[in-house]
Amino acid sequence: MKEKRNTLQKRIVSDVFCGMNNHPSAGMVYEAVQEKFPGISKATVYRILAEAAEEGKIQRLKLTDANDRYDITLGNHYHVICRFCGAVADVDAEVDGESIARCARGYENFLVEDCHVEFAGVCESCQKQIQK
Amino acid sequence: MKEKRNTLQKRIVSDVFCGMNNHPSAGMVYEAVQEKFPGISKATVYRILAEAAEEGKIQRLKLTDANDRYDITLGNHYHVICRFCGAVADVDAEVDGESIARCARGYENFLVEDCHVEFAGVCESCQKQIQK
DNA sequence: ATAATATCAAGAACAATTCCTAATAAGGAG
DNA sequence: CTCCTTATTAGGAATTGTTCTTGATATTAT
Repeated sequence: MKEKRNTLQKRIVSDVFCGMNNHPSAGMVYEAVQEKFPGISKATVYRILAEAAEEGKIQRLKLTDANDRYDITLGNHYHVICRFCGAVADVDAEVDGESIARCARGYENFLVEDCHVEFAGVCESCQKQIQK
Repeated sequence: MKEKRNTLQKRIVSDVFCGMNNHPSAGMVYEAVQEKFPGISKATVYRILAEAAEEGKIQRLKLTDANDRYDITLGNHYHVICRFCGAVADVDAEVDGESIARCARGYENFLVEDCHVEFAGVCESCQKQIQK
């Protein structure tokens, strides 16, 4: 019988990830893990995060920014990316993605089903940098 | 005086690109160019497209799908991506990105400035594939 | 035509991620 | 508690997509 095993590596990755609330990429989690527990392989961190997302325990965000980010918050919500440093934060917005998608008409006989909304902006620390 | 030169390679890349109306990625343009004019370097195609976008002659689209796509159509408009094959097409939708961004409130003192909207769906040929 | 220099080809370098394989260790059975 | 099965890991190689580097080439102003 196939069982998901509760390994040390999974606990470490999970602990470190839960301690970060930056919507980190897999690479960022790997680096943070390295500091506390050097010796965990990069592939392991990537795989553990990808599996957790597959199982629905965490959320894998695809952003135009490029690298996928992982989010501890489940459920549908929106994000804003700092256009200077790439930091990601949650956003409170009244956007009805589905109704927008419903109004959309795709050319070339495309069937439009869903809508992805993503915000861009400036994070607090980059705002301060600019003012100087 | 610095002049942009009109080279053979630029004309070839431009011709091939204009002949494709798929919102191709740089890699796709490179492959298409190879078929007709083998011998043009990959780096050259990437650079010519990136420069053209920089000069505002074409548009470089950043999509969650991952690879940047190039668009012959200038101006702000929306796109839909096929969730099966990754094909990209234009979309006709009534979305006021700016007003959405204006209503958004970023947590952690983020300043929300802009809004990126992108649609997901199924292209014509993948719709047919599914029906079978 | 010529000289100055933008641009090119080719492959190396790069960054992010995934794959591969032998070694390890979790957890159930005895 | 010990053994066994096999999921999981470390480590590095492989992949993918893109950019950088370098000497060679070719375009344009003159």
